[in-house]
Amino acid sequence: MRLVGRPGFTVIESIRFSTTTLLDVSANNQPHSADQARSTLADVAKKAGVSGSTASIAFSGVGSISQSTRDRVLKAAEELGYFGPDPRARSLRQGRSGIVGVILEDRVLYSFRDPMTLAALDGISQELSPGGGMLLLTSDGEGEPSIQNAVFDAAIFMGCSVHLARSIDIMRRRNVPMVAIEGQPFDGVLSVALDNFEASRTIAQLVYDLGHRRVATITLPLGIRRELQPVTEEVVRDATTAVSIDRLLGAREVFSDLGGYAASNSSSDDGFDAALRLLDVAVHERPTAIIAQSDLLAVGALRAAESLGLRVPHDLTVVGFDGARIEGMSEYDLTTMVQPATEKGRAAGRAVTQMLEGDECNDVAFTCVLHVGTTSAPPRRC
Amino acid sequence: MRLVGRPGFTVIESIRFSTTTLLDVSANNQPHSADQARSTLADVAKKAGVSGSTASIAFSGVGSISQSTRDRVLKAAEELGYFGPDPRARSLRQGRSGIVGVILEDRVLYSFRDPMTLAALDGISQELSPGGGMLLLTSDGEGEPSIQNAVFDAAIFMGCSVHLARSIDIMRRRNVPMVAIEGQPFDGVLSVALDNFEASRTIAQLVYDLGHRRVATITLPLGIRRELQPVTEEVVRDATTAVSIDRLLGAREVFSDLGGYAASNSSSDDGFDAALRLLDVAVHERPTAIIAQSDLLAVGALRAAESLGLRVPHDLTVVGFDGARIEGMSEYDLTTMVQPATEKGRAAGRAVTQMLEGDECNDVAFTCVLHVGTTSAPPRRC
DNA sequence: CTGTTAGCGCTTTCAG
DNA sequence: CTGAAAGCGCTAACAG
Repeated sequence: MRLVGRPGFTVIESIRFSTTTLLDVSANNQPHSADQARSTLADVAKKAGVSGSTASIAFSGVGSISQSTRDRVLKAAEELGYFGPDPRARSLRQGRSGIVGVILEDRVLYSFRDPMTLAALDGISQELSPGGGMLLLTSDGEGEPSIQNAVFDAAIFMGCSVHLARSIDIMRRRNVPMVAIEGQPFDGVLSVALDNFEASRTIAQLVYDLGHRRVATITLPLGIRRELQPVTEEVVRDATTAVSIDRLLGAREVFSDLGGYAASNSSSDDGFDAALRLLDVAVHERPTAIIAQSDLLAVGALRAAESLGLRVPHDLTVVGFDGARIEGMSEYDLTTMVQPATEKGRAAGRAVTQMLEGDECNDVAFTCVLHVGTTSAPPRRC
Repeated sequence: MRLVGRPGFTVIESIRFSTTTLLDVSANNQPHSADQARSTLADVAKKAGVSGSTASIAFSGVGSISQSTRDRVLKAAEELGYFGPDPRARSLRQGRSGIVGVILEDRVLYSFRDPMTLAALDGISQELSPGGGMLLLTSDGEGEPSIQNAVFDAAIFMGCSVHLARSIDIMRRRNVPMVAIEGQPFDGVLSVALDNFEASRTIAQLVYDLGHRRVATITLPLGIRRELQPVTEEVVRDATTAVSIDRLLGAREVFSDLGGYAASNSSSDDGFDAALRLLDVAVHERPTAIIAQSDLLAVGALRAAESLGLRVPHDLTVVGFDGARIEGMSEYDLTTMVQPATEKGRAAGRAVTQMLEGDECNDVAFTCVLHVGTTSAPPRRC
C-alpha cells in the first residue's frame, strides 16, 4: 500500500486556555517563588488541627485513624485544593518510586517497529505491580547520563551491550535490581536468555539437510553503524549486538563460512534491500537459500524474490527467525524458529517484581521451536 | 502466516549470581537497615574534606569549582563507590523529575498494536529533552491511583475521556502541564486535535459520490465493553471514545442512518470478524461499500471480502482511515484518509517541553488528507 | 488513636 | 571559590 501526499496542519487559537491559566503554569516554574496555589500536607494538617503524621495516615491509609479525624483531614484538604501527597517526596522518603526503567537499545522509533520488542514490552507491563509504570529510556551511547539520572527502582535492559558497563556498575552499587533480556552476561544482572545460538543452528541444519549448499544470510544490525553492509570478518569482530552474533555463529556451525549482508534494521524494507544484493547476481552465483535473522527480514527477502521473478520455495528457500505474526503474509507460511517473546517480557517483569520484594531469583532461559512452513524446500536442480 | 506450537522454556540455575549478591539486594529492602553499601553525597564530602554544597557542585557542574577540589571530591567518591546523586532526592529538591507521563487509554498490549499510537509515541519521544524519559501508564478505570501516585512533571493523554476527570483535576491543581492527543476538550488540558469529523465526512462523501447507497461501517471500539457488537443507537449514546464517535458522526453527515459493527479493537482480525457479519448475508442486503474507521480494520474487511470470493473494488468498495503503512498490503492501494500521526506526537512532545519551560502554548489541530487508492469504485449494477 | 521527632539525600541561597 | 544553613514534602519510629 503506497500513500501519497503529506497531510498539512494548522495551528488554531486556543479557546479554552485563558492567558491566566498559562501564566499560572509559568509562574510555577520560577523555583521557590511564593506559590500560593500549591498547598502541602503540612498545611492541611494545620488547617485540620492535627499533626502531620495523622494527616499522612488519612491519605495513605497505613496505620489506624478514627473516621471522624480522617473526615476532618479530607475536608480540610478539599478546602485547600490539596489532592494527595507529592509523589516525588514520597518516593524520596520511601526509597521507592514504583517505576521500572526499561532501557531500549535503539531509538524508541526502531524498538517500536520490532514486533519482538513490543511483545516483550507487553509482557513486562503485564507483570508489573498495578500502580507501577514503565519508564522508557534509550541507550544511544550518549544516553548513559539519562540512565544515571532517571528515577526508577529496577531496570530491565532490552539487550545490553558493553557500552552500558558503566551504567550497570552504578546501578549495581545503588542496589538497583537489573534484568537483561538477551543481553551479554553481566555480573549482577539477572539474565533472561533465549537459545539464539542453538536455534539458529537448528534452522541452518534444516536448510543443510534439504540439500542447500550455496546459502547466504541476512543478519540483524551487527554494530553501532546501522547500515546495510556485507558481513565481513572485520564487521563480525567489531559487532556489539549479542543476539545477531549468536544467531550468526549458530548458523556457522553448519555453514562454516556463512556470509551475506547485515541489514540496517529489522524491517521488511531492509530485508528487501539486503536480499536484492544477494539475489540480483548471475544465476550460478545466486544463493539457493537465505537464512534471515528475523521474520521481518525474511518477509523482505520474499518480496525481493518476487520482484525478481523467483518463486519461493521452488527457486529459493527463505527461512526466518522469531515466529512473528506478520500482517498480510497469508500467502506464505514462513519456515522459522518461534520464540516466546511475550514470555520473555513476563519473565523479566516477574523477576524485577520479585527482586524488589527481596526474593531470590534465578536466571531464566527460553528455547525456540522450529516451525516448518512452506518457504523451504530442496534446491532446484540446475 | 500461521504458526504452530508453543515454545517451551526452562529455568536454569544461575551461574553468575552468588547468593551473596542476592542477599545484598534483599537486605536493601529492609527499610532503614544499616546499609553500609550505599554512601551519600554527604559521606563523600566528609571524606574529601569539603562541604556538601561543594561536593554537589562537583557532580552537577552548576556553579564554579576549582579543578583540584573537584578532583579531590571525585576521588573520594570513587573510593566510596559513590556514583552520583540519587535521582529521587534530586527530583524532590528541584521539583523536577525529567519524566513525562504518557497515559494510554488501553492496556499497553493494545496500544502497542495500533500503528497510530506507536507513531504518536515515537513523535513524543523525538521531542522530549534528551535526558527525559516517557513513563507509560494505563488508565484502565482502576488505574486512576497510579496516575495520582506516579512521578512525572507533565502528562500526555492519548485520548482522554470522562473517567479521567478526577486525575485531570488533581494534575491541574498540582500545576502539572497536560496535553491530550485527540481527547475530549478538558479545561486546562492543551489539545492536539485531528479533524476526525470532517475527514470522516470527506471520505463518506467520496463513497456517496461514487454512487453507493447501501453502505455499512466498522467502527473502532465505542465504549468500555470492547467487544464486537452492532452499532445500535444505545451503543452510540453510551460511547466514551471521542475518536470513534467523531468519525461515526462525520460519516453520518452523508449517510444519516449509517450502521454496522463496532470492532473489539483496531486490528485486521477484528476487522475481518466484523466484515464477515456485514458481508455474509443475502446479496441484495449486502452493502456495496464498507467504511472502516481504521486501516487495520479495512485490511480485515479486504480479507473477509476475499474469503467470500468478493473482488475489491469490483464487488465491494472498502475505505479506511489513518494512512498506515501496513506490511503486505502491496496488492491493494487502500483508499483512506491519511493522518499525520507522528506529527501529532511531536506536537504533544513539543508542547509539554515548552510548558515546562514556562512558555505559552496554543492548541494545535491537524488535518487529514484524502488518498484515493484502488479499493474504491462505483457499485456494480445488479 | 494521635502527636513528636527525625530525617530520606540533595541543592541552593547567602555569607565569607 | 567554598562553607553553613535551610529546607523540598513526606513518612515512620516511638511515645503518649
